[in-house]
This record gives sequence, C-alpha cells and structure tokens, in this order.
Amino acid sequence: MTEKTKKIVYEKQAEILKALAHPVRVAILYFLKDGEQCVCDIAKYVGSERSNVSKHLSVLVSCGVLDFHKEGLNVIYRLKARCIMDFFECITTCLKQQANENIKLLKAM
Amino acid sequence: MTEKTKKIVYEKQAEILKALAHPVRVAILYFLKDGEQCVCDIAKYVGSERSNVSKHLSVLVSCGVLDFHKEGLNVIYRLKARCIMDFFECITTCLKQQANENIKLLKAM
DNA sequence: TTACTATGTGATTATATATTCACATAGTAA
DNA sequence: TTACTATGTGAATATATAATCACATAGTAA
Repeated sequence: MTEKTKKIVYEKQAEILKALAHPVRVAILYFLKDGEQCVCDIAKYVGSERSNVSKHLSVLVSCGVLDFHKEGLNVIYRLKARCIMDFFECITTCLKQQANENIKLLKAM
Repeated sequence: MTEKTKKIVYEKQAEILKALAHPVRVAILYFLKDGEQCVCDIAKYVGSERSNVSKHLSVLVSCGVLDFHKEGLNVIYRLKARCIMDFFECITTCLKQQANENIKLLKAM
C-alpha cells in the first residue's frame, strides 16, 4: 500500500468509527441488534427527542451500518453490518480490563 | 442490567470509540501495532505536527488503549489494548462490503 | 554552567458536531 | 376533503474537538 492509499484507509476507518462514536448511536445499535425497529420505538428506547434520533439514524445509514425500508407511515431501521457488534464485544473486553486494573490499583493502595 | 447501567455502558463505549475516531489516531494505532515507538517517529509516520501528535497520543492514553514509558529524552508509546486492532479488521470488512455493493450498483446501471 | 533535543501544555482560533424547535411531507383513516 | 400520525429537515444555537503557535520542562552532553 502506498502512503497515499494508507492515508485514505485511515480516513475511511476513522469516518466509520466517528459515525459509531456517540452514546445515542451506540444505544441504537444495541437496540437493533435484536431485530429491526421503527423510529418511534427507537426514540423511546434511547430516550431522546425524535427529530434528534432521526439525525443519528441518518448518520448510521450514511456510513453503511444501517439500512431501512418504509411500512406505511413507519420507517423501519435494520442493522446491516452485523460485524459491527463484534467490536462492541471487543470494547467491552477493554473496559473490563481497565476496570480490573483499577481494582488492583485500589487494593495495592 | 438496569436502564441506568445500560446508559452508562453506552456512554463508556462511545467514549472509547470517540477516542479512536480520528485519522491521525488510527494511523498511530496501525504504526504501534508492530511495536512501541517514540513520539518523534510517530510524528514522522503520521505526517503531522509534533505537538499535535502529543495531544492525540494523550487522548489514546487516557482512554486506556496506549501506555508509555520514558527512556532518556524519549517517551515511548506502546499499544496496550491489542484487541483494538481486531476491530480495525472488522471495519475493514465493512468497508470492503460497502465497496463491493457499490461495484454491483455500478454494473447494474 | 550553557546549549541542545524531545516532549508536553495553555491560549487562541477554526472547524465540526449535537440539540432544539418550527415546519414540511407523506401515508392513513374518518 | 379534513384531521391525524410518523418521520425528516433547515436554521439557529450550543458544545466539543482539532490545529497551531509560543512557551515550559526535563533529560543530555559539552
């Protein structure tokens, strides 16, 4: 890979990460992991304003991790890139490791 | 998990994602994947100002994915949470899938 | 000591992101 | 048609993040 190609790859990856990097969007992904849902139920689940949730959803759609279809009045969103959920497991592992280190530190005090 | 706990977990996860979500920081992680490095070499690799790189490094340290030690004048940074690199593989998969879809679309036009 | 090097940091500015509200649209149902 | 519901969007604002520069610190070496 040339330097230029590498740079583009890093940018693309950062873009996807940025699209995931918001508590509301993380919540949306966890909610959709168990099946598709309409905006109104998503908004209830994440406990945020509906129009705000709409915007978060469009961020996730445009980075390609969600897609949607319409059913009457409702718009149904679905997790498209299921592999995304693998990284949440990975982050959870990291968080647990960090927590364990903190416990060790506390005990050593 | 209570609603409140869930909310905290989503926030923690978003925090780590946010810490990773910058092209310079992605580049740093890829560079450190093959071994620890001093700030000056990291700055050369990512092609960004040294003081700026310092700040990006501190973001990665405070979210727990890097650590560092001093050797004389140099400060050596090291990838601590190796599992982080797994998600880059995962994102790469997503990006490839997206690229393939685009190719299909183009062919179908 | 002085001069040099690698690094970190604070202040400023620039840029990007998130939130809210009011409104537009589009399907439904009477 | 009218009224209703679910959703998206633009403008305004608030907030967070990044980049740059000048300077501080701390180790090294003469």
